[in-house]
Amino acid sequence: MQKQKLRDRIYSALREGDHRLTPQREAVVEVLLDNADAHLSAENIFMQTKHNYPDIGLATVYRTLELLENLGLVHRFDYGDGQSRYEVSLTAEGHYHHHLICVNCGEIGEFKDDLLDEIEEKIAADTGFVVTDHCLRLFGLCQKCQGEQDKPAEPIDK
Amino acid sequence: MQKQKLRDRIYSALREGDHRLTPQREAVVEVLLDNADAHLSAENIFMQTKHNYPDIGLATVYRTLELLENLGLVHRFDYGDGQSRYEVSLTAEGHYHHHLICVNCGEIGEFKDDLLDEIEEKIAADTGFVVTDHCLRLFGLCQKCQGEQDKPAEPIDK
DNA sequence: ATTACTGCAAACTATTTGCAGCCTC
DNA sequence: GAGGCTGCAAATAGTTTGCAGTAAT
Repeated sequence: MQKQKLRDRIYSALREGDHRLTPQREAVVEVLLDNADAHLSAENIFMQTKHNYPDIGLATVYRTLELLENLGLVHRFDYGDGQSRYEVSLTAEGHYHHHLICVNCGEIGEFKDDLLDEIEEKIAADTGFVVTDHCLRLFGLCQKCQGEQDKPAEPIDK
Repeated sequence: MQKQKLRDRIYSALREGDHRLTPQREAVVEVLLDNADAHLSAENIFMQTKHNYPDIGLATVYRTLELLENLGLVHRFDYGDGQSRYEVSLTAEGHYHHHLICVNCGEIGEFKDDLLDEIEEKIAADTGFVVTDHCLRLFGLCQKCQGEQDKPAEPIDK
């Protein structure tokens, strides 16, 4: 897709921030780019990165993700199931997609929308709180699961 | 406020579910009722409960919160700072308040609104995903912090 | 040549669980 | 009196950190 553009953005942000481009970081970035619309946990990313760089340590993955998050290149999400998920930020500005979490099968979908702008303006006007970021998670049943409920649901809660 | 009504609802739900009303559970419920609009962590609740029931164990607090959550009497939130927050559900049905989290001082405010209904309808129409619950967290700067940023943020402890 | 980065293992934090005894129903 | 509930301590799970060695600039 626009993978090359994203990779360029990440590499130049690293250079500009005086961070080194190590093979470990390259490997992690590739995994992130290859899974731009998955919602990988640190452990997932670690396992996948091992394919291209078997000697990488889990701590390095965490440190890389933290760095990229601080540079605004990666977004960290929390689904309340005790582990963080990561994905590359697709734009330099805000991201306007929300997550649809199926409480039956655990699948995570996405929904693009900017209706929240309205809410954020209302908040600024009413309370003086200035919103810079948001996280909207919607729980419910995905299309697949609407017929066959009550299956052995995985432990996903908010 | 309507504390007595909430307490009654909790007590009868416990009875109906064949759960025992122990002094520990009573003590935890009182703390929850006294802090209906705070956003307490399990540790916070544990400490506060100790005032009225010094011998209570942290595990009991967790078990009580889990029970109340399963009964729909308490809502659990996750702000991504690694610990869950709890608050009594004020109504039997859905709750329509969102959380304003100040990234500077950590204060958590609330904002009541039902604009999300619109988004949820749109999602059902577009994707077939049926939303049953949601969690919206808004990050930014509270009014107090807008002048004096970059302060040494406190580790949120009420 | 610096000194940021890495892997490993140990440390930490929030939460869960096993178990023997206790106390509500 | 039976079985759910409790406190304690130990176990987990995800993440972070200290350190000595390694490698990007």
